[in-house]
Formats: sequence, C-alpha cells, structure tokens
Amino acid sequence: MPYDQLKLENQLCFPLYASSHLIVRRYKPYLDELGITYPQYLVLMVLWEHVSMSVNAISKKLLLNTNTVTPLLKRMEAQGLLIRERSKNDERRVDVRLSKAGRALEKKAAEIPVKLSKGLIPDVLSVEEIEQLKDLLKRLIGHLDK
Amino acid sequence: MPYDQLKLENQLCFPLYASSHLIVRRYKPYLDELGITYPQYLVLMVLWEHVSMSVNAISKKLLLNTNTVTPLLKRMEAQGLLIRERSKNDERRVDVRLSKAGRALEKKAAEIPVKLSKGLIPDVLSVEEIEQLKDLLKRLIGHLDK
DNA sequence: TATTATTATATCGTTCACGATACAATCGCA
DNA sequence: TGCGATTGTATCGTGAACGATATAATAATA
Repeated sequence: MPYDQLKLENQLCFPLYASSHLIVRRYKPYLDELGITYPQYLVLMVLWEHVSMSVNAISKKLLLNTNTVTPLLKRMEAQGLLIRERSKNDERRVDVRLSKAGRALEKKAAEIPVKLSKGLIPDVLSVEEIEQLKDLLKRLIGHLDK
Repeated sequence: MPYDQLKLENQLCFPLYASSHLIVRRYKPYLDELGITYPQYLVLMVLWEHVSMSVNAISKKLLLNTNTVTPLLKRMEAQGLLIRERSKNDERRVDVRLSKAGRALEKKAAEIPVKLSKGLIPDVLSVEEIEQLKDLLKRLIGHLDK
C-alpha cells in the first residue's frame, strides 16, 4: 500500500478545503437574505471595523490578491453597499467606505454566526475545542502567509 | 463595542476560508509542474485509491456538487489524464478511470505533501497538533455535511 | 532634474463552485 | 405492464480566485 500520504483520509489540506466550502454553503441561505455572498460578507466585516480602508489594505486583511478584491468591490459598489474614491493624499490609492445600506446590514448579520453555531457548539465541538481549532488555524495561517 | 462575533478575529469561518486558500497557493507551484490544479489533484487522489468510480461517487467523496465535478472531469479527460465511459450496467452512470498518464503522476505527486510539511512540522505545529487539527476538522465536516 | 524602481489599482483569461434547470435511464409499485 | 418518482449526468449563468500583464502615480537616487 504505497503513498499513504496521498490518501484524502491522511491529508490536512483536504479537510481544510472541504470544511471551508461546507461552511460557506451553510452561510449561503442567511447571506442570500441580505443579498450578499460570503466574500462580500468578509469585506463588510472589515469595513464594519474600519471606517475607511484602501483596496490594498482590505486585500491584505482578507489574505486575498487585489485582482480578486477589485471586482468584488466594484460589484458591491454597483449594489450600493459601499463607495470607492481615489485618495486625495495619494492618488494611487482607492479608499473604500460603507454606504448607509452597507452599514445597515451589520445588525442583521450579527445574528448569523449565532444561528450557525447552534447544533455545533457544544454538541459536536466544545467551546474549548472551537478555541483550540481557531488557535491551530491561526498558527497555520501565520506559517502559510509569508 | 457591539457585535464582537462579527470581527474577523473572532470567527471560525474566516481562518478556515483563508487557510484553505493559502494552502492551495502553496500547492500551486508543485502542481504546476505536473500540469494540474488543486481540485484536479483531489480527483486524482480519489482515483489512485479506487480503480473506477462514477461521477456521483467522486463528487460525494470530495464533497462537491456534480455540476462542479463534471466540467472538471471533462477538462482532465481532454488533458488525457482519465477516461469517462457510460456504465454498461446502468446507463445513467458515467464511470471514470485513470489513463496511463494519470496513473503515472502518482509517484511525482507523492513528494508534494512531504515537501509542504517541511518548515511546518514540527516547527510551527507538532505532529500531535496536526493530528488534533485533522480530528477537529473531520468532526466539523461531519456536522456540516448533512 | 531626469530616470529608474516601487506601489496601487485595474484588466484579461482560465478554472472553480454552485444554484437552477433539463433530460434520459432506471426504479417502485399499483 | 404502465407510469410517476427518483437518480445520474450535463448545461447555463454568476461570482469568485489568481497569474500575467498594464498603467498611472509616487518615491528613490544618480
């Protein structure tokens, strides 16, 4: 039985890949109600925390490339969720800030993580295990993102 | 400070999403050498373990929808990595098996997980922590995939 | 000041990922 | 046997995700 490391069962990457997809699928019905996608929800979370941010700063925060974030932001601007504006200080930069509509979504969105954790915590994973999982993932990300 | 659960920092989903992307990025240069993408590598792993499988069985194994897997397999067939053939028993099914070229990639692919674990284990995460991480992810997937 | 390098963003083409939908083959059961 | 329900696969359209590339603004330095 050669190449045990090539079994899905034994890989770390596959469960990461799969759980990421599955959890986004779980978010979908709730995000559909708000008219946004999961990556758009990530952008909103960044902008709920920071009044104004450049395209570059957003893409760094989300660990995505700017050529992914640029069209994402343009779609969100077209939907009226945010405003993109060339910075006056440095005209290479485009600063992004939420519109009223974008800011208004925060309250509704706040319920989503609560709803999703139902049935998961503590039945499947305890609070401690969730913290453990987040910690392990953050250390992994720290290694991968350099 | 309202809505703490909406901070990227506090979410479980975001580190899952991010680590999945980052690890696929790490795979990329190695998979480029083999002329395949990460989802194609997943398909190959399934078929290295199982001589023949239906489209449906592959999509279930990878936790992907068939409308994702069908074009994936067609591209792989066009590249000469595998053969798709209507099942004789049940003509609704399409059985998929590797070509010689597809089987030949296994040996080269076997080195990739080994290379990727360098610098990660045990410096960033111990062997035990990797096992712990896989276990937590599998339990999470078990919950999400139903 | 001129020119080279860097930074920030945008554009293009390919591959995924998935919901909605279509359609043919097979199954279940009266 | 007949026929409605189910199953397996495929097609289409939209939104990512990213490498490669382009372009303009700014910074660095000769």
